[in-house]
Parts: sequence; C-alpha cells; structure tokens
Amino acid sequence: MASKDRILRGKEETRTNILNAALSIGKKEGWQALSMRKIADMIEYTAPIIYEYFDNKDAILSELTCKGFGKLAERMETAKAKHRLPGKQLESMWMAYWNFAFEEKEYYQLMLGVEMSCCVLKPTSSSMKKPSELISEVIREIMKHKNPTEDEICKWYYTFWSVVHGLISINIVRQGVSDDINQQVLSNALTGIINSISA
Amino acid sequence: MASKDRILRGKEETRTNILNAALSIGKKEGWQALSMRKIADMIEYTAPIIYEYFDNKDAILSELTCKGFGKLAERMETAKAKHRLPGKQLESMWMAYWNFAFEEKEYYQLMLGVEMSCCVLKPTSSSMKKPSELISEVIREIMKHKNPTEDEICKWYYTFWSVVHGLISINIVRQGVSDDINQQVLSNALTGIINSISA
DNA sequence: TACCTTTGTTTAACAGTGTTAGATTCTTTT
DNA sequence: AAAAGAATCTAACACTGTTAAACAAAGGTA
Repeated sequence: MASKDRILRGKEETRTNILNAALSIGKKEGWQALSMRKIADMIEYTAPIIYEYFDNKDAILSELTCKGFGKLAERMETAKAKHRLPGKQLESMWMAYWNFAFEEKEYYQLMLGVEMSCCVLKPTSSSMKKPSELISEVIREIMKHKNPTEDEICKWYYTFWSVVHGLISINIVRQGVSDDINQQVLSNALTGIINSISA
Repeated sequence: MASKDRILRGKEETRTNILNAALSIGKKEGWQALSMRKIADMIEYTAPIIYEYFDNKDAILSELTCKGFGKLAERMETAKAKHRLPGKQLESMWMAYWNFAFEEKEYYQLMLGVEMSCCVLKPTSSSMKKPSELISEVIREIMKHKNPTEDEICKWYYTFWSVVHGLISINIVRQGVSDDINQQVLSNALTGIINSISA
C-alpha cells in the first residue's frame, strides 16, 4: 500500500529531522548545550517522541559520530583521487583531514572527543605556560649554533607537543592501541624530531 | 588572635577538601559524573557552602586544571635534571609528559579537554575504520619495495594521525595558535614523515 | 456504522543537575 | 544577656534525561 510507504517515509524523515536538529544545536550552542527538549522544540514535537526513534541521547550522538566518519572518509577519498604519487596522496589526504576538522568542527569534536568548555578560560595562566617554557628553553639551547628565530622554536615545540598529545588522546579516547606500537611511535617520533632539530 | 588563625586554617582546609573531593570523584566516576551535591556529601556539608569557596563548578575545575599543570611542570623539571645533553633532556621531558598523562589521566583530561564518554561505544564500527584503511593502503603502496610488516604500517599510520590530530585538538582547545605556525608544523611534519617512509 | 486495536503523541512525573535567596543556627562581641 | 556577625542549611527555580500513563487519531473488522 502506498499509504504505508508515505508513513514510513514520514518516519524516516522525522528521524533525520532529529539528527539535523541535534547537529544544528550542537553547531550553534555547542554540544554541552544540547538537550532532548531543545531538539523536540526544533522539530515541533515533545521530548518523549524522540525515544521512539533513538534509545537515548547518546544514540543520537553516536549516529552523528558515524555520519562524521563517513563525511571524513569521503573527503579523504576525493583528496586521494586528485594525485597519482602515493606521497602526494598522503599529503593531500591529511590536508583533507585537517580541513575537515575545522570546517566540520562539531562533527570532529564528537568523533575524537575534543572538549573546549572549561580550561579555555585561562589561556595565559602562568602555571599553564611553565611546561611550554621548559621545553622551549631546551630547544633554544640545542639550536643555539644556528641562531633560530622565536618562530622556529615555537614551531618545533608544537611539533613535539602535537605528536605526543595526539598519541595520548587517541589512546584515551580509543583505548586498545597496543603498548608496543605506542612506544615505537613515541620514541621514533621523538628521536626523529630531535635529530631534525640538531642537524 | 590565634582563634582567628585556627578559623582561617579551617577555611583553607575545607577549600582543599572541596578540591580533593572533586578530584576523587572525577577519578572514581569520571568528570561527567561530578556534581556539587556529591562534593558536598563527601565533605559532609550541603551544596551551597561550596559557593562560599568557589564562584561555581567551573572555578573548581579551573583550579584543578592549574594544579595539574603545576604537577606536570614538576615532573618535567625533575626529568630534565636527570640529564645533561639537551637531546636527552628533551626525550626525558616528553617521556615524563607521557607518563603524567596516563598516571594522572583525570588531570590530563581536564587540562587538555579529552573526553571519552560517547564514541567509545563503537570502536570497530566500519565507518570508523574507513579513514584508517584508506591511509594504511597508501602507506603500504609507498613502502612496498621493502616488504613492511603490518605493525610497521600501523606505526606510521599512528605517527601521521597523532601529529595531525594533536595539532588539531590543541588548536580547538587552546585557540590562538597562529595560522602560519600551524601550516608550517603541519606540512613540515607531513613531508618529514613521508620522507622517512619512502627512504 | 459501531467497535476494537494499534499507532502516534502528549502530560505528568521522577530523580538528578547548577545555582540563589531566605531563614536559621551558631559564635563572637558588646 | 542582648545584639551583631558569620556559618550553615532549607527551599526553591529552572533546567536535565528518561519513563509510565493517559489521550487522541487512525486502521481494520464485524
């Protein structure tokens, strides 16, 4: 019967309406401000009907997370298709990853568990600067024979920090990376960067 | 008057009691489960007195964040003091950073905004694996002349991912890194890793 | 048409959250 | 002992996720 189809289509539509509403609230007010009642308001229903379509709030976020990974994969695929040399392909794919993270920041935060609510308040707190100063000092020392600019030191500091923090947060969010690989990636990266600096 | 001192000391003590209670709840149940009433229960008071010591919940978390950076800086300083060569110092300091992140995971999550609530549910979702497979494929291609093991490919994949995700999440949490430095760190790291793979 | 069942939707509630105002109890000072 | 001050609690507000029960509308059946 066609009416059954129409109803089915209608149900599927409000399902995606829920997802779209959740995403738009996340984009506009941040994920911490997302609530079932806000979603319901936006799709002009009351909160409990959402539970006809999703088990709970986390299920909505999980589905958006999956959609996010899909979008990311798409971007990386088209980025790869633009080049033939594998080296260029890799560069292009990671650039696509980078661009995705900022153009679809809310998706990315969901996918990789990146908050930004609380500690953003004190960006220049002294205790917060201490570790960066400690490291920068040693980088300056190790590079003193080639008179580096402050930007260069900063660049190397962020290179270190990125790889270490990245590996850590990947491990925290997606636990199950083998310790062996962790240790190899970490020490390889560290000695690689240190060599690049000293050379 | 000594009684005034005793009272002052008492106030300072419940202040740190609040911080300790918050930390212990965060450690035991995760930060998403932290509530003012739970803190109050733990220090055997009712919730509103906490507001005599802290403006709001975020202020407690901010203070713990600062304490975390202090502890991290301490560890990095003692790690540095164990070596004389700057290269060894850097390695040791970043290892201290690494160890801190896991031994004081809750502090680290607060400091760098690393969640882990929702997307941890589906670690092996197919849409989640797509990007990693896409990249690994190209790494395999680029390394095919030296018959790499699957572990080696995995290692390089995580090296890429760590640096890119690390830089991204640092930018999201601590906005204000100059675009120039971002671009330099990113492309430097990418070409550096690609060269290491191809060599 | 009348009834019954199924489906969609809402209301009301529970237990919890951060936070504030007002009342209350205790301690110190006069 | 009375008044003033500080410390603490009760009660409330406006939210949160979630569930059970009530209600209304539609469908099928007799």
